[in-house]
Amino acid sequence: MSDQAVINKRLSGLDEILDKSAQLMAHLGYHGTSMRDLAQVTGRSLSGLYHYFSNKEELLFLINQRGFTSLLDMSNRLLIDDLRPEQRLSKLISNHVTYFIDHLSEMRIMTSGTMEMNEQRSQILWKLKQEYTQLAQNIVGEYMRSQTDVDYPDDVISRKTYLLYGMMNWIFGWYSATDHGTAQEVADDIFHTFTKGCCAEENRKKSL
Amino acid sequence: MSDQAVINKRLSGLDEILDKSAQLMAHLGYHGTSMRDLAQVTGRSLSGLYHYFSNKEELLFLINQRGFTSLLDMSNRLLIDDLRPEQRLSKLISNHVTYFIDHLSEMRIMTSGTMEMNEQRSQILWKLKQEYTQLAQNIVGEYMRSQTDVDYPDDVISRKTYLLYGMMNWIFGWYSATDHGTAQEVADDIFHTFTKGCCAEENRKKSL
DNA sequence: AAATTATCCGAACGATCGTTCGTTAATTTA
DNA sequence: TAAATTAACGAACGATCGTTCGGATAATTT
Repeated sequence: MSDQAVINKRLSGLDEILDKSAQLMAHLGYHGTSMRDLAQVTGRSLSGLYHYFSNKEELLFLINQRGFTSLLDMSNRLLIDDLRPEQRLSKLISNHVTYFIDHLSEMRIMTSGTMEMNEQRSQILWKLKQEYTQLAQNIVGEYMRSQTDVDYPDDVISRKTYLLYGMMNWIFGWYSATDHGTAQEVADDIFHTFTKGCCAEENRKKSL
Repeated sequence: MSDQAVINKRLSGLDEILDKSAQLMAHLGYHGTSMRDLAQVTGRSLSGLYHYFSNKEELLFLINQRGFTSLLDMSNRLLIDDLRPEQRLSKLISNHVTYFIDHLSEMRIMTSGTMEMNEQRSQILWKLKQEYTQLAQNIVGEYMRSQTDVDYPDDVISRKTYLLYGMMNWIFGWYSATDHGTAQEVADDIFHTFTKGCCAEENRKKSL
């Protein structure tokens, strides 16, 4: 077996653990979920878990790192395509909302905020978040400039971006697939509300 | 000392405990905060805390109940005044944002979502949340109707309201008094973004 | 077939958890 | 002032916590 295959095998086992752990931790919280709970839900023994990570804190770090990395990779691809600012913002929102709804548990953990962690690890996560935030602010800023020909100060753009991410990150507080439509429908709603206000979409339909 | 004074004294002691406990729990999480931590931060002994509540879960309940009740009382007063739908929405947002920023720790706990709790207690909290949500949806729905003369279905209004509360409830993820202005400035930004889109406020300034 | 490595486990460690108990100081009431 | 109630405490309980250790089994390589 090649080195890569060994790594894949290993990551496959780890990925399963990260998924199921995130699901339980999203419900009970990090401190509220014991290693024995995680052993049971992953179908392994308590001590067997420590083959995949050295302690509980590292497990939390791995869930966060995996999530932010893949979210960042997806969004970075938006910059490669030659899109108009409006389309780019629309795709950024679709990406985030779709990923969010497909990975509700992990996103719940990733957005649960300050957690005491190893200095080096928290810095790695901080940089990932920072990079993602900067990317989003650039796209929002370019959109606003394209709409108004105004050069907004950074703090205005920054705050607007936080409002946008508030709409998206609050999804875990209410979203249910059966009641609130597909991820794309939610993303469209957020895009229209953010760009034109809460009555925009309906006005458009009405004027057709 | 009168009965009321006794009750005040008692509530004063409890209120102090709820405040300091919320502050610590907002940082470390419910399960991450031990009763010994709470005893230290409130300047009391471990066993002395149990004079004010019967167990840790009840402490969490009391923090939530106190917060939602006072938030609901504030917002209910909006319905008494004779306001236009636009003003009423604006005041709802100001109320929520101001309360949120003045009580960041408690709001962090109140918005941290599903927590395993006594059936009766969780039902009391659920009803408070439900009442507050219904009040907000009514105000948002009336505003949208006043702007467009369209009768929106309930699920549309419901989703728009969730987006609005997403912008507001995400505040704890980024807000700092020194960097992001007063609560009123944030509230105005959210009101303009929600009603007219992200470029509304600046367009208005530009057109003066 | 032997050697090596990757997985996995039962049992136990010290530490910390939420809670209870009996008792004492402080304050209010009668 | 005496009685009654409120407020607070130290010490200890059993339970559960994260983690470790030595050894077993399974998988892969030599």
